[in-house]
Amino acid sequence: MDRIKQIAYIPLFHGLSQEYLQDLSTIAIEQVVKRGEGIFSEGDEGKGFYVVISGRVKIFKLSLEGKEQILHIFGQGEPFGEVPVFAGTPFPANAEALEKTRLFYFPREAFVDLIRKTPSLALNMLAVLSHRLHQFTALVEDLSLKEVPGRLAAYLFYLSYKQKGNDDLALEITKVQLASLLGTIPETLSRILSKMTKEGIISADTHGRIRIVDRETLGKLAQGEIRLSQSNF
Amino acid sequence: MDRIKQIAYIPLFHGLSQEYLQDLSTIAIEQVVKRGEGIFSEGDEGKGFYVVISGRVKIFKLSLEGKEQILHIFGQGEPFGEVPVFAGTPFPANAEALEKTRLFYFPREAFVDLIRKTPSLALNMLAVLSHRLHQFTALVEDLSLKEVPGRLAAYLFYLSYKQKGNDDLALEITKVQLASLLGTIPETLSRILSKMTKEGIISADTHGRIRIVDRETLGKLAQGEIRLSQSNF
DNA sequence: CGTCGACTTGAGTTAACTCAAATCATGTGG
DNA sequence: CCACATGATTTGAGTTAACTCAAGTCGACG
Repeated sequence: MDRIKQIAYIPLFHGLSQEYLQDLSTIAIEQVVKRGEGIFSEGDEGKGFYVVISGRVKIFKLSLEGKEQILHIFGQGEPFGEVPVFAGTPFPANAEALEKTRLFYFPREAFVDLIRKTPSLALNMLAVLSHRLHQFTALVEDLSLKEVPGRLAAYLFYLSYKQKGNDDLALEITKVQLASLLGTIPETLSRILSKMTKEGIISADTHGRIRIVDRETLGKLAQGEIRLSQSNF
Repeated sequence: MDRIKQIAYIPLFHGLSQEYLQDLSTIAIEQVVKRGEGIFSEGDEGKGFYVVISGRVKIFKLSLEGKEQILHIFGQGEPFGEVPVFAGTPFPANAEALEKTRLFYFPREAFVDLIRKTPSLALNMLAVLSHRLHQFTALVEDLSLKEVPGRLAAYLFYLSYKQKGNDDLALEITKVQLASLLGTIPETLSRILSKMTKEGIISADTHGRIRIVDRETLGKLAQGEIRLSQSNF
């Protein structure tokens, strides 16, 4: 495939001249990782960052007891691992492929040079990091101020939004991973899904498909206006 | 006081030429807020960002029930509220002065223009945002993977580091605020402090002063290697 | 067809929360 | 300088959301 076209497709690089896209394609290093394979680990020195060309990657933290908290799941066109490039610190988390994934790796020096020459690239990168900060504030809010049913409801809204506002959702990830993304464990997630089904808020079909039945109640749950547990009627 | 000197003091602007510092001092708008006064609210449109000249500001989220989660506390020389400038979205959280605070406000347009002309400013800002992302990963890790005693222990280490590695710490904030920063409530924090004192890990003096007595045990707590509760001896 | 991971359900435990109340600290108006 | 008001802090008692541990069922793949 045409490397330059693949690079031009990456939102981070929108607005760059053909010449700079050419430069990028020169410095980019292609890498393919298998499902379950690690890309980097927390504490590793970061000498460059990555962009997902195809496949999916999870960024996560681990506790000593082995509990995992997923921070992000990145797919096609999304960059990750930029923090060490600009902060000069090691990777603050781990990265692992959720499926067979193709990546471009951009070494730090060449990339920073390009940023120096290209204000629009700098602004694009600032926009990416700002957006990521925004996502983190939402994650912290979820973890600290919402209960698990609220986080799940918020996630379902996010999924629905991402999937053209549809009521019929494809989970895209396993429930084990979803639990880790929501800061809980599979058992708890399972119980809450069945409770939401019993209360007629969703209908959990088979094979990671979920249908939103009562969007209004789901919204109130996501906002923390109501709770699940006992009587909700 | 000399505005240019105050602006030159801000780490974000290190490395800028005198000319650009002059430009910045032209576009900066000074603002003074009283203790407890709000600076912006979540959802507000952001047309610029702020830098603390003196005083302190908390950035926080609120739940419907009124529980607060502090995301950051910023002091002298630190910028905040940049996300809307680069992402074009509303403020994702609230900002309020913890004490009488002097700020510089930098309107978006003029600042973005300056970034376009000044690669080192762009890189400085990228470093600031990257550092902030790093802090958020730590916060998420704390909230999701550690118990409150571990978060407190990690915070005490951070404080000790910030205060020249001293064992004798000044809290700088009230315990109500510390609880909100750690994602818990004052009652819980109070109980844990007294438990840590009983176990000889710290000695909680009066007036927001804490002395680290057993640094090693505190470290194991922060890493989640041990727990407080029952027998720890 | 057997293994492994995903998923579910039951039973018991617990860290942290809510609610209530008392004490202490600070500061202001008179 | 004193009395009260307000907020910070602590302690007790009870509740609970979510966790751990255990045991299965289900489904996909080699």
